[in-house]
Amino acid sequence: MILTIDFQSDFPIYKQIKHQIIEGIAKGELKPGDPLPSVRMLAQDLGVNMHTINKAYQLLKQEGFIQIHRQRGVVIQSEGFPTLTEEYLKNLEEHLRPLIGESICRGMKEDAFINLCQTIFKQMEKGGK
Amino acid sequence: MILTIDFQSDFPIYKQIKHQIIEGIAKGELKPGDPLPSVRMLAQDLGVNMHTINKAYQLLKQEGFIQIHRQRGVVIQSEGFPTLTEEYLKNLEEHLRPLIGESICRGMKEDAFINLCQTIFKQMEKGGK
Amino acid sequence: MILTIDFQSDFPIYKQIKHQIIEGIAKGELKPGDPLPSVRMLAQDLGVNMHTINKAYQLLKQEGFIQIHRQRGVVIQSEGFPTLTEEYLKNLEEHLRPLIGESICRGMKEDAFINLCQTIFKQMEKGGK
Amino acid sequence: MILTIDFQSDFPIYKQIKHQIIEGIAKGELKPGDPLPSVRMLAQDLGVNMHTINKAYQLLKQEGFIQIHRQRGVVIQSEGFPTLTEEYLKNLEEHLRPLIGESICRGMKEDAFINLCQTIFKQMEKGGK
DNA sequence: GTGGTCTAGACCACG
DNA sequence: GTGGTCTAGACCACC
Repeated sequence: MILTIDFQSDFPIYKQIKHQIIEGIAKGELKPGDPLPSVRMLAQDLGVNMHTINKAYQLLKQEGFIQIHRQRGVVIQSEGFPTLTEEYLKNLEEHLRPLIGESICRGMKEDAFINLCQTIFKQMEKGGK
Repeated sequence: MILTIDFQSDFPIYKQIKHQIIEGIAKGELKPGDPLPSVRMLAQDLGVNMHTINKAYQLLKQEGFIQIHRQRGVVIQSEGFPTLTEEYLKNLEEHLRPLIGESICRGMKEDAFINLCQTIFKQMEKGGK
Repeated sequence: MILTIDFQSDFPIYKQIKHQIIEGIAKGELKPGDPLPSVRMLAQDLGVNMHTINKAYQLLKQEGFIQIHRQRGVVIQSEGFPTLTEEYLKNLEEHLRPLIGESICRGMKEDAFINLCQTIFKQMEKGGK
Repeated sequence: MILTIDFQSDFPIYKQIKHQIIEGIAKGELKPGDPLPSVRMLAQDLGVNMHTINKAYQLLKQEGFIQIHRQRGVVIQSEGFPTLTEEYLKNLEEHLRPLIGESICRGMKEDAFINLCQTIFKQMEKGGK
């Protein structure tokens, strides 16, 4: 599992890290109980500040994707994984709506959009990049 | 066409305005040449800062969704509408990827995700809310 | 509403702030919609770092006690106040249990303990300190 | 007397151990003069670091709940048990106050809170878990 | 060694 | 002027 940062991205660094870890879980590269690098190690590897990593980890912990274990350090959640809550679905729609709106304006057909989604799904489920 | 602001949304106000105008175009409620309220008017109606409206309009202009004329005011683009550029597609995928990743983690099936997208598409194309 | 910090306390500063704001709400000194000082202002007033205040505010926001409003700044939650969840009760008992255990060992009678609780309740509900 | 550790608790391990031993005394499961396992044994049984157990024991000794003899090992205090000092009461109130504050905010009635305390008292005094 | 807390100072996005 | 993000460096609590 290799994390990469795009310092030009419009996503802040801590969100990029969060996204990539979640993506790793989706792909099955990270399984419940798997260890994550320590805050300091990862910070050094990525060349960013400790606190930035910490922020990503804290968010992932809050949302239930990881556990911050007193002994074992940081590991992927092994009990009570986050589920498809009402709230998440509302949030998901809220984020999808503007993407779909603009895509329609730019002449993208529904099929093309769905296709793109399916492609991304395949990438994740097959574990390919 | 009524704009509404959610002051607690994680989207900044200017983006909410931009999104809703683009959505209006997608739905066909706003057609090329249609006038938009002046910066001052809209700012007053929504109870937000003029700068905020201005920022939304400038962005929409830059991306080619509206035209700003000194005389006629602000109107929906009537020539050279934005298209499905390579760049937009890349950006779209970049935004879809984390949404899909998290949805998979939360146990959402591909079908359910596609369904949600289709529902939003229908809402936009039928002009319903 | 005056906040005070005890730099010798075994509670970290950000928790002291969080506690006092919640106490202010309990006492009715802070009502839904009431504004809280800005991060920087409060930091200056208390002589602590901005980030420490921010941490307290972020926690309060997460738990639903305050809203961080794009326009109005920080205000006491005015919709969907936190409730008595199963989870909170579990956490409450977890914290009460060691307090009660040690009190028993030190010879405190149940009545005396209950009395202390009631005294604190009265203080909060009457708004006195 | 079985000790259990929750590695995800917000209480550090050494405090969990301390709490459980005090609880054991409160319940009467541990009586003055009763032996406690050696640091090494307990560390092995719980799968935690020796230092951690040591810290818990040292604290319990300092506060007067246990005695540590070179020969006889660790035993529950048999003389000069801790009492209800002014200082302890102040500390107790300091810890109760935020719990009560938040409970009020979440709509818990005084009766319900008292009830919860009484329930915990009963559990301790009857020796049930 | 780990994460948790706090400080100080910087720049940016937002309004 | 607001909060959001990031950096750098410090000390402490925990294990």
